[in-house]
Amino acid sequence: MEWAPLSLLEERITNLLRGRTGRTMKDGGWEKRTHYCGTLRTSDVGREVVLNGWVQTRRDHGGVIFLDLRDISGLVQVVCNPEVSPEAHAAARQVRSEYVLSCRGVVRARPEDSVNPRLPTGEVEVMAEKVTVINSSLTPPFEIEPGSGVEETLRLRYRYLDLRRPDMQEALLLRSRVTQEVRNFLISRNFLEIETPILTKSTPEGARDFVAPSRLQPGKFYALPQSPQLFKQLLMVAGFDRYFQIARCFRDEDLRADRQPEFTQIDLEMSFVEPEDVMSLMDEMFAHLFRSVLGVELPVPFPRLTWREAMERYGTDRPDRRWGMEMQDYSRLFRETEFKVFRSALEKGGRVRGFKVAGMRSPARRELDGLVDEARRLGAGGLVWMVRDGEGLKSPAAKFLSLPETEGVVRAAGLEEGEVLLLAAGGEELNAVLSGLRSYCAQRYAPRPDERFSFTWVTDFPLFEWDEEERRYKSNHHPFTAPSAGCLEYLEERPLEATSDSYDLVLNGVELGGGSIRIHDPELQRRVFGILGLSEEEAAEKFGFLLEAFRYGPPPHGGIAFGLDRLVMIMAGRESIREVIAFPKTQSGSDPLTGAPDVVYPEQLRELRLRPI
RNA sequence: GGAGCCGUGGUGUAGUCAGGUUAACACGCCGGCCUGUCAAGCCGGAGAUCGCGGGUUCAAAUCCCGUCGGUUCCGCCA
Repeated sequence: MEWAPLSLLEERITNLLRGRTGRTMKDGGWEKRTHYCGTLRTSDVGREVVLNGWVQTRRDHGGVIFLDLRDISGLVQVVCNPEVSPEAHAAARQVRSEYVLSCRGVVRARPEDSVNPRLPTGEVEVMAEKVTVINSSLTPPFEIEPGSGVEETLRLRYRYLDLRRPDMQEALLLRSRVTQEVRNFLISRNFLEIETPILTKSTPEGARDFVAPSRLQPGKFYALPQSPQLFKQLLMVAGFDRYFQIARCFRDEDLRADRQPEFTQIDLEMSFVEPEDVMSLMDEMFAHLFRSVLGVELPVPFPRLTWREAMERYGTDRPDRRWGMEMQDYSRLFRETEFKVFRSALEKGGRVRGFKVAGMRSPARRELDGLVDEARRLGAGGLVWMVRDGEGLKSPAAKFLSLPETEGVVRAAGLEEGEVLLLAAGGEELNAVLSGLRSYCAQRYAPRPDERFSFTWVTDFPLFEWDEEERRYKSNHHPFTAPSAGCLEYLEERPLEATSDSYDLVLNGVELGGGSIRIHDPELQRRVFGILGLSEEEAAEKFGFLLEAFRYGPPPHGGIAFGLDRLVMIMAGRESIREVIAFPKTQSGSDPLTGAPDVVYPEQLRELRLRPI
């Protein structure tokens, strides 16, 4: 990251200032800018300009003093020469890093041998006539410069300084552009942006709620929304046809690099649609977004996998398909094997599955041992590696394998000399092991993929999953997800076999978001609640308002929601959503800047009729 | 709830494994010199009870126990 101009803003700033005269304006002792620092070019030579900004660096040569003045658009060098303006030079002597200045001067071409090719403004400089200190600054606790080698707590404690760095400014500019283009696109497709409550009602299912006590009704609580799900469905009942919102959501769960307690969703819902309508529109939206914001053409439509296929081929419902390394089932080859590990797994109804490691050729024993260790760490009983070695295979299992088995493996996997196949035997738990190993291999061995952004739809998720702890079925997505049409007959009999009209969008192995067609038939909704173990009374108590609304002519509808933070994180090439959120929280949910969360005054508790336990 | 890693002048790190002089280096900061630098340069200076508490030891940044904070992951969470 350099002090390049923020290309995202460049055009906007240029337009803003076009047509302005070069004259400066007085306003209470400091002069308002006529130009942004980072926009000055040789075409401005000869102009008198006024700049407002922060001192990035000061280089004092005893005679001449150079100031790099920074604003949102970038840097420009201001030259304070005592022979040109003794006043400006005298003022510049007092100046320190991060002082806020107003500088008036004339743009001139730099002497040829002092052009700075590393700066967009490097061909010009401003000869200062007047330098006004608008505000001084303490020495900042860390240096305001590209890159962020500073401890994160300190950055967060002084976030307003951290946000002065170009990395952060660029990330937040990108974020602003993304939300702007989402709005542009959706509004052009007849979506209405409608806000929904932040103080709302707690709902069962899903994540732990954040809760806000009610003063007017002591002992009662609002919950902050985990998503605007129910409201957007009510908006469909209301006939708005197409809704969207850049919505803040709250979930009181443990944090991760890609999870904050409050986060932002691009949330939308449409009436009279099938999955196809939603997915193809979203293909268009992302194509528009990446084209307009990043100048990247995405190949659309995005490829699709059913959940079943994804699990079979990648062992996960959010595959990063840039790495190849698809899994195959090799069970057929080992039906009669003497190799006990495989045979006993097969006899128990398990399978032998595995994949060829991309980018690994004739590895050292140490690397293979590393793979086995990783497999164990992921919970596998073991891992069998096989390396093509001439006509045969090098493998710990080699001596137990027959010639047809060996040949079969080589053929089925298309193993070439020195290539490595990993095999594991077992049941469904293999998915976690193999997909974990696949990521491990991707990071370590696979060649860098050509594709920067790899989107995949994953569809037809199971409707329910079994919660062992609570001994009941739970919704895989949420309780309003419509079962696939073909599953309606056996919902109650074989719930785990039922799939739903659902779809997730995966980008580079990150779950960007997901949605579904919703149930619009109150009777079917009741059946699903029944399977979830929600009694008529509970359902009425929790979602009665929705069920009631559904008695007044709900349209078929469906929608989707995307994690804006994750999207921007990937577009900006960052490793954590904290890097694309202006004021994020630490892993323990605190904000070192404000000190939140904090105790409140006893009076506040008394007013709410609350007492700590 | 669990596991790993990190915590040393303002900042980033070295030193910790193998305890032992005055805790080192770079950046920043302060002062001086310096009219073309842009990682300015040169000279000088200040600045750290090594996250906190306890223990072992003649001696602890270093070893042990606990604790706090940060971070990554599992659980949890769409």
